[in-house]
Amino acid sequence: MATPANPAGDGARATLAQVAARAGVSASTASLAFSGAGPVADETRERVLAAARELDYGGPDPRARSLRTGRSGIIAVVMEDRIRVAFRDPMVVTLLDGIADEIGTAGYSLLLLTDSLERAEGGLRDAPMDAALLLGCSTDLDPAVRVLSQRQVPLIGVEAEPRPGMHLVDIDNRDGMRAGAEHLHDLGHRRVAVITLPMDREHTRGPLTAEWAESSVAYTGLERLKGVRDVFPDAPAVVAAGSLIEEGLVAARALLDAHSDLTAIIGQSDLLALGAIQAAEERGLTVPDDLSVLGFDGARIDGLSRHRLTTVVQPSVEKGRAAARLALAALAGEQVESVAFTTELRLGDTTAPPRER
Amino acid sequence: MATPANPAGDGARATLAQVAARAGVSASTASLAFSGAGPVADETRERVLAAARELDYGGPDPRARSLRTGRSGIIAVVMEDRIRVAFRDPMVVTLLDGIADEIGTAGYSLLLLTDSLERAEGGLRDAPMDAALLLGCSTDLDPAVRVLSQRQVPLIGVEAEPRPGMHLVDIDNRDGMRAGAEHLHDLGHRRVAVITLPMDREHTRGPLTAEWAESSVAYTGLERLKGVRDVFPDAPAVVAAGSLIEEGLVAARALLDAHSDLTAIIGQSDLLALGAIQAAEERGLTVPDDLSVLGFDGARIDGLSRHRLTTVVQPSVEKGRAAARLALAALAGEQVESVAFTTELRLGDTTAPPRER
DNA sequence: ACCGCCAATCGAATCGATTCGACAGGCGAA
DNA sequence: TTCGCCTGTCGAATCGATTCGATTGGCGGT
Repeated sequence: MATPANPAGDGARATLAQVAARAGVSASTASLAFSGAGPVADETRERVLAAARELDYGGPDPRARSLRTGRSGIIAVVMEDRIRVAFRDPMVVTLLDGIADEIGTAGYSLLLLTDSLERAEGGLRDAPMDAALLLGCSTDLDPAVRVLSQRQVPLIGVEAEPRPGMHLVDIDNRDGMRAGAEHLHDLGHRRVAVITLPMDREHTRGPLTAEWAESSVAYTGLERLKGVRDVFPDAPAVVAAGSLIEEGLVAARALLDAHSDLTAIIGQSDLLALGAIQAAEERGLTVPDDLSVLGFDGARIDGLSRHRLTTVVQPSVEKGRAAARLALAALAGEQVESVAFTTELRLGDTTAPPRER
Repeated sequence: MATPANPAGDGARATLAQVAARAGVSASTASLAFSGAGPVADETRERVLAAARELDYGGPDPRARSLRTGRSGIIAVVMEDRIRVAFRDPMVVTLLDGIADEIGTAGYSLLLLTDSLERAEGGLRDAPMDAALLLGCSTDLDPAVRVLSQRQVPLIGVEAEPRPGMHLVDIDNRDGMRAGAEHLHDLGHRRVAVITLPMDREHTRGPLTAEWAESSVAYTGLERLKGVRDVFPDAPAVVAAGSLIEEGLVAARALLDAHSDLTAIIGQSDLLALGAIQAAEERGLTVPDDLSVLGFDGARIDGLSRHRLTTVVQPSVEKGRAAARLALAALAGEQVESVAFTTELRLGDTTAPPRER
């Protein structure tokens, strides 16, 4: 038992052929015994499994199997940020959870990739995968799309700008944000500002310029911005460098400095909104009496604030599941249709009528 | 350009052989032209690349390549929890970040696996991987270890109990925790309780029993517990169901109920400690005057608390990097030695001498 | 008694690359 | 001039499985 009898000496893993030989059957039969496809006599199967045990054979080599079958059992998730950054966003985490859950039960595993193509090797270009999910939450995925579609990998975009050959999972960013803005408008707010998600690949901070507002790289951020501007056409906006509390804080400070008469701030994500609340409190402003704050996402964030944020809730786990299901459907050769979810405004205690001045 | 000339009709991806044929060279030469290994005349390479472009060939198939070379370019990370749970722990995220960074620059990608072996297919058993990192933060990894070592995959354990054939990256959990406990002792504390990490696979909550304290599945939690008990041999302990703020809150409530004379609570992670702070505040206790709280990890947690937690800091990103480097070294056939990091006590404002009673 | 069918097994082709050894030709050194 | 070496290219073997079609033997139906 200590040293399994290995014809090739030890160190080398046994092959199916060796197992078959030892069991006195052909490789084809041994393969059937392992995979369960095709009829095999119980007694034969037992003999094969016994031989495998004796040789310490752990089952067919995934590499060979995947060459032959054309399937690797891997679904890739392509993100733009490095892990440390991306995973601080609860939306990304819940999305991934939904994805992992769904593909896991289907027998697939999850490969985590970033879309940097600079590296000569590794990554997008030559990782094995059966399908790819692109999390295009903010910036440019075009190069990744090009490489992967050349490799004929089915592509699912999550909140990404529509592209030929890519199926989509989306939410009604614009409508949802508009509903939120209307809520503020109904309360009487007129001087409202926005903190947006990053607008370019470099994640540059700063006031939103017309150039950015016309660019097309930041799909989600732009859609949500449109939603606000549908109600408040002139709302000033500051671009954050990421969906993070600190970024919301920095951006909100800038907004409060530049526009002393603001009565409400809209964060394009809950984390940004929480940063805005911090900025307000920092200056002695009470939320919601002195400043209303609205978020987007509906993230459940650990006792992070004494407030219940008023926010536009999106079904993030479901989004992940749906994306995974689209990928699985594409792999099964089924007709794939894009999916769109709807958001819902959840009232908390961070919005109220503006204080009379 | 729209429809690349594909001899096999479209839909089917071109193969290296087809590209070679079109370029008028042999498959071997075409391979060399792509991989850069071996001498190829510039003019020939150009011809090959041109042919590839014409056929819309995106480079060698990873599956075939990995069968031939025996390398898949994938390093797996095996966690015990589902993503949503695991990724709420900042330590896991930073660890992963370190890992991803290091293996990424080496041209490898990261496969995320959970250690559930229940599923018949997919996952540990047949995902392709060149090495595996086991995050054994708390519970039982034995079955996973068995499967993977049978597959001859180099194994690196991060804070896992030593096992034959597995290299380790560890920190001085016991010493570090002892240093923290000594700090409390020096301040004058005598009645100290602990909130521990999960102690079994099922993540059962409840007071720590002798049975648990002798079990061997929860390596990290037990080591840290020993560190405390080196100083406070009788310190009562409650087991949390996860490294989460809510869990710390629940556990601390139980501790405060059961031991009204406590002057300090030690959380085995920062999140647990933060939960303890919340529990204290909930009862009108002031931290650190009425209750000192000590954490472990040194997580940077977004403005989550008004306190700067006194905690035992571990180099979590470095731990990830080190684990990744061990894996890469093992793949390079180098001699691999286990690595141990040391922790450092960082004083914040959550510990103080106990209030006189 | 014969035919057809099904279960069980096997042989051989195949998936798409990499790589080793061989070979041809050109060049410099002795 | 000749020998050896280096460069560029090719053919063939190989990685380890899966799978298709063929083969064999046993069995029930008529």
